[in-house]
Amino acid sequence: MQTALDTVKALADGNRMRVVAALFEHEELCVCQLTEMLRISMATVSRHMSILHKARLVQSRKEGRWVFYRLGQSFPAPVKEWLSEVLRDTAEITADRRKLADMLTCDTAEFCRRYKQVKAMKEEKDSIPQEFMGR
Amino acid sequence: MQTALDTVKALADGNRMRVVAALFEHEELCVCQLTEMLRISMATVSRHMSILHKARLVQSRKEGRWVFYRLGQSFPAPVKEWLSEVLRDTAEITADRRKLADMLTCDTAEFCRRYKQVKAMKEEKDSIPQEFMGR
DNA sequence: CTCATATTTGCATATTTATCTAAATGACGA
DNA sequence: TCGTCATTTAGATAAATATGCAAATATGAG
Repeated sequence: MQTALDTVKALADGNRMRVVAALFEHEELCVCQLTEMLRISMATVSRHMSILHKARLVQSRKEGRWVFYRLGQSFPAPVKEWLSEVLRDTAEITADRRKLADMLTCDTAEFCRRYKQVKAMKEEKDSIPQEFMGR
Repeated sequence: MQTALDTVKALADGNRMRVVAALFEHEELCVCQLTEMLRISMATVSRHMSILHKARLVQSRKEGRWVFYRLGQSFPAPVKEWLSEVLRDTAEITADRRKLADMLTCDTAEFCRRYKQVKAMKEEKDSIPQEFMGR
């Protein structure tokens, strides 16, 4: 039972579910792209990916400094079918799809190289509505 | 996404997974039967069933003092297929299958009536190997 | 080699979750 | 009605999990 339980537990988190949904639609994504998509610290993303990896839901490939993740061979097909169906049109996944589309207008390597600047830009943009975020 | 996440979270616990597996093989089971199967407090079983119910994975039917649970209509079919396949021959589920078979030699109502005595017997039996459990 | 960068890991913290005991609820039976 | 029994809910506690910051790794670039 432990294997099935590990699989389900690995999926039982909103951020990991978003990652998996993203990997349904993108052959592979690197940690910095996922970090940008989830908007949480890279360390946390790395931990999430480690959990998905241990559960064999994703595989990793190292290319230089970057680590790319893709769906694992042993991702249970029925679960994939069900999840991709039920997640397809949800608000969060739709928003992520859009974010990724924006990110991928430049190629991955370029994105990763420009990551810090992009991040800085985003943070600057995010800082504008501070005035609305009081409370 | 929340709906799918609730579904997965509801399944992401060993005891709840065992309950679900049991309901794959038995039309319906009552709380005291599940309590006997899981060997945890009835209060906890009740909470677990409440979580499964909120996620729409089980339905309940009240008959007098007893509450019977069965798989919900909206239990995702692909998930059911996958889980029943991968859980079928695992140690825990096999053990539970046996326990339930033993329990169901007498009918449900009778079992529920005799629950306390059965439990007392079991506890007595369990107390014997205490000597082996030191450590 | 040294520096910068992408990722991972260690540690601390906050949140969530599982669990128990005890009390409350609801229903049957005498 | 009263007591008993099956279940649920409340409250407390312990364990698991998610998260961030800072430090450690690993790799490419100069």
